[in-house]
Amino acid sequence: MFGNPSRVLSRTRSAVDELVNDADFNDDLRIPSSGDDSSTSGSFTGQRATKNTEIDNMLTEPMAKSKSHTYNNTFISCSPEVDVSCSRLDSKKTITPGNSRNGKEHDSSVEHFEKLADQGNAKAALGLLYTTIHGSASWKDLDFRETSLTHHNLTLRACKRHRPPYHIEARRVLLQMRECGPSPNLQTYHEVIAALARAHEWRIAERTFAELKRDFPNHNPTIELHTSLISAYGKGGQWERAKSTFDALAKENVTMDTGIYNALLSAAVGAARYHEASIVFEQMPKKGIIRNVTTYNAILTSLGRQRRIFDMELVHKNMRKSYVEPNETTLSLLITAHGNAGDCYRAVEHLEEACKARWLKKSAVIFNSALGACVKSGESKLARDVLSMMHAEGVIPTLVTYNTMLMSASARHDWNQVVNIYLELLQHGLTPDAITFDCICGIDKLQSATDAPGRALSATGSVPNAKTSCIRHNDYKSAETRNVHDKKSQLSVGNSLVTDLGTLPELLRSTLNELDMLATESASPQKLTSTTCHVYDALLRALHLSGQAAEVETVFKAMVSKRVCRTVHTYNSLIASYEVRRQWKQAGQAMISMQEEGIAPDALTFDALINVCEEMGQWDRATAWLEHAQEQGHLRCEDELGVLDLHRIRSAGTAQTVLRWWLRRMRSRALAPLDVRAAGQGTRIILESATRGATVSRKSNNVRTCSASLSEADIPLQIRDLPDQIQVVTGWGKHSTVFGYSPVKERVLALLGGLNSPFIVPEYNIGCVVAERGEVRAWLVRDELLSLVRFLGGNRAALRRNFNPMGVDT
DNA sequence: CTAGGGTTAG
Repeated sequence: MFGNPSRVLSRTRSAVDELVNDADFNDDLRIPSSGDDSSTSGSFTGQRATKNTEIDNMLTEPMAKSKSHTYNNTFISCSPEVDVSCSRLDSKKTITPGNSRNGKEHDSSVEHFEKLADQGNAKAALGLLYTTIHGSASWKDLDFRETSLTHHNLTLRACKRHRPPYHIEARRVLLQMRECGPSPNLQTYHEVIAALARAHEWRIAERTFAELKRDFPNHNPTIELHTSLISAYGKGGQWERAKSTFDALAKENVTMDTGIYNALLSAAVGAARYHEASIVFEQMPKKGIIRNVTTYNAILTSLGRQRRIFDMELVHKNMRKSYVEPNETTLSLLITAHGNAGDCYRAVEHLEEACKARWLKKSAVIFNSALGACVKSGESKLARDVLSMMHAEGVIPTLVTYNTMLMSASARHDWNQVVNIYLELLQHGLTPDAITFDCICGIDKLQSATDAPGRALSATGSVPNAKTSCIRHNDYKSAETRNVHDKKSQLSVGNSLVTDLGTLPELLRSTLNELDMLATESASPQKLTSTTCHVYDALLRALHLSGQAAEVETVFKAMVSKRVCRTVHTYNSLIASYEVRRQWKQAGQAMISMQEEGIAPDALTFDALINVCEEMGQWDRATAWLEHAQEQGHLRCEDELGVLDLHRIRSAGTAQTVLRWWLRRMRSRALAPLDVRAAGQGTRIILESATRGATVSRKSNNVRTCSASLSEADIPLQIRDLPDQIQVVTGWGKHSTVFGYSPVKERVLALLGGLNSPFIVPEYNIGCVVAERGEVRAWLVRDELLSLVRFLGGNRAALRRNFNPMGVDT
């Protein structure tokens, strides 16, 4: 269905025709990027510890002093005006009930909100909510207030149904309601907690739950509310919290249902506690709880992660015996599992079975699963069959479908086909994502598996200390690499890999030429620009990966002069090319330019920039960019107090910056008890009230979790005590290009070792380092005093070396 | 209310 490779040009033409004819092309509704919602999301770890009152404000203030410009038309950014209306209503004299609005009007507005809530149209609902509030002068009208509450709750439901980042808005609406009315009820809280759960924001969900208990002390939250809380914990990987919430409820003799068991089950699966997952699954029938499709899907996910394909088939049979009908998810799970096990034929059998079942709703997902299975096994013929089945069922290919196809073509080094598929993707109005560019240039896992041992040798040969593993010159033309050139498609260069992409760059260049010619002929050339832009992005990525860093900059400049629009991918390639060339100044300048253009940087952008700054000895700059990134919700590695997770950090330099940032904060925390005693007042009040709250709740309810969640939520993160064990998660290095070697892990071990830290690699998990709280505190405080002595002694170099014993400029 | 898979990378 993707046509044949020789028709690149004609395909381009047809793509162009479609663009010109279709006015709606690429005019998709773009959701505001999650990069802007930082001020209220996450664990606030990015915020500097200043005054405690400020910290508290960050958590409770309804109006974020945010620079959020993406929400321009929504309720929230208009909230200052709402505020005005609130204060106005206070000074207003009572309006006689009934004379302001009639019932009919209320009903129709509620209907409108209901519709938006069902559609999950959060933006429209928020806008409507704002106009409704703003237009009303009848806040003392009881009837209206009641309706307004309904409006608010329905808006929150819209936020919940919509994908994140609208959970931020939900939380803000709640805070707004508390301040200006209408007063939130149980349902309000439920909607907000559910929205936060969906967004994996367990910490804010927990806090909201605590607030609910505070606001409704005589009301026991429903089982559904607890289910939402457990779900939030589960999605945040907080198994222990999920479990104790569940156990606490069980102790109170509350009747449990399938829903809460399912939430608990998926919390176990999400936290990779597979043993606990099977215990929960086994317990359900014993406790008289009925298993449904969701239950089975959860346990299948668990088995799938454990690569237990045989057990999965068994569970599948059992569920049929129990008359639980599988759904699309069930079959997708099975198909993917067979794909991972290398049995794409069995995968396709399941797909055929699904197609036979007429009643079963089939989306692109199930076909994508089967397609992925075929591509993993290198069965392109079978992959084509899957595509025909998809077509026959009338299912439209998605971006994932195209990404998978691209993977398959690039694995075969069929660059013509790669360009073909890419153009078709663009022709269908899809916007490529970061994965697309990886798939375009992606190197086949099958082949790399065969020459991995050779690469591993060349990479581990370089000693991973700061001096040798910092970015080197691009010496990929060296004799050593040329000799092995025909054997490998990927070559190790310093610590970056150069990929042989064959004719791909040239093909992309000639495609650009064709597009350029078409643009001059076309009546409306601007419609071509998005296609042109994406092809440029692909070219930049290909150039970067094939080691042509200088060419990346040249092509980027061409884009600017030709006024081709840029994307985050454009700048990611550009900054990555500066990273390779060790040009931290240019990288920083590129970051500034993209922000001026209104393009939100992502984690990859920040990682590349921070890495090059750190490795070039620009530590203050690296730290400043890190804090900048964290303000925007990226590179937040401390999701739990005392646990630093470097899992998702790509480069060693960035890991070093994060580690230093974390140790500095830890050090000020280690010194915190002194501060609390000295600076008293505000801090002391917070602490005292939190402790009181904890004791009260402990008395009224001897369940440990509730008191824990209350007191923890009420003490700002910055002055809470550290846990018994401090941990840095370094990851296993499993997914590193070279098996068993992780630059991040090596760097962390070298740094902590060089600093004489008490951290050690425990036997039970080689993917982390741990130390006792007391030892860490002693180490950090001792270090603090030593630095002070050195500082007073005028030893500037020593002070600067603090936490960076092996940095490049020592 | 609860489940939500699949593609890349790490």
